[in-house]
Amino acid sequence: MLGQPIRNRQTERREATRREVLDAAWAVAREKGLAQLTLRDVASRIGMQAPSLYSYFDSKNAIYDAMFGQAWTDYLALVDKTEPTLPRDPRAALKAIARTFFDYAVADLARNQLMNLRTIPGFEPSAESYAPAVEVLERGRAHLARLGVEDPDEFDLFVALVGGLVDSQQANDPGGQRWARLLDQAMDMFADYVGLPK
Amino acid sequence: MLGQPIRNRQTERREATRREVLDAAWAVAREKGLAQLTLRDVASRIGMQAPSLYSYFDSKNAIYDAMFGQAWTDYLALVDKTEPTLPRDPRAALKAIARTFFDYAVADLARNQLMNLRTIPGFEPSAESYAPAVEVLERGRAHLARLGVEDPDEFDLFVALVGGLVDSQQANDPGGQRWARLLDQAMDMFADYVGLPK
DNA sequence: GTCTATACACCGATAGAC
DNA sequence: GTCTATCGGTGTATAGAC
Repeated sequence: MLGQPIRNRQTERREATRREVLDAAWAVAREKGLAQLTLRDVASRIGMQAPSLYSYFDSKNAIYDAMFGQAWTDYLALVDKTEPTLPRDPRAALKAIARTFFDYAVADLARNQLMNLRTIPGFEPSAESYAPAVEVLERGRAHLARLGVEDPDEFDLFVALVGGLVDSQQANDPGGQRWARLLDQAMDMFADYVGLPK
Repeated sequence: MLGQPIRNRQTERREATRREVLDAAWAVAREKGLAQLTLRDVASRIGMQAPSLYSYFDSKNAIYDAMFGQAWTDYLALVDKTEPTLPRDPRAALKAIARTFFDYAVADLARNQLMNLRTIPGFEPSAESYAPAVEVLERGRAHLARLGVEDPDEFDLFVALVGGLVDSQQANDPGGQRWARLLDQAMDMFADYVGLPK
């Protein structure tokens, strides 16, 4: 994909500043909302003028793109960490997978908007930033197959079900538990339907 | 709520122009996207200057608000029309209700974004525009109760399930059938879980 | 009452000096 | 690499013509 990473003081300084910009962008997004993020806010937070950001990112959407990739990469790391600890029982494993995703999504409204909703007008993730999202989905598909859910339609249904619970929770009861409470029931419903053992 | 409606040539002319503005707004939203709607675009489409719109709406968000109310009122009318034609069989009725909502949501991307997603930064529907949405939900709750689904948790699950299918369809396969195909299966899964007769 | 003309403050983005 | 200055475009407000 990318060539050999160049390691020297210049590129390291540059990467450090890029991270600084992204950290500031996340902070602004969480405080004011993802769509209310402005380059002037991000820049001023790290003592820069807005146009200076263009030395590190090609556009505002490039910043969103990097945030998108970062969020999915972080979640992929979380999946890596939790996958070995999943219960052996298929139903329990299914619930744990769904809960991990649900909690991650609900924990940060701005992040979830970026990752899972198409809420930023004109923003489409680049192939590079989309890669970890695809990888997460592929891991999920493979894992559910190992649990006995092999039909692609059933996996699509699983995705829609968990996503619907997340969206309902965020949209209709932010900060509450109204749909979070229903996640295990929903997983039992799904497990019954696909014929997982009780 | 509102006082006696005043009927005279002036207010009728005014209402007609308000409708003209809204029609133009819908057209722009469908062509360029909901968030890309600009007052200048809306105005020029009906031969006005942008500031003239303020004679009819207090702000851009007031236009969104009127569109929101209009969309839910239209859907409520559709529910009114289709409710008497629903099958007697609970499962078939459940599928028909879900299908009506799904098709309406998927038919118009911009409209669905406005009705069901929180995609416009800073827009919150007014109580007046929200009323038909509440009424639709209440109708659904009552109807499902008549079918035998009386637990509020189960209704919340139903809402999340149908909503998740809509969102997955729009986000991951716009214009396609990948999740639309799964709607009946999903309803069977739900019906099994809540114990509707086969 | 209705619409035009004009203006303001803010946005993302670019050009060019240093 | 960072700055200042500036551009075109946005929502919004208001003065004033008709």
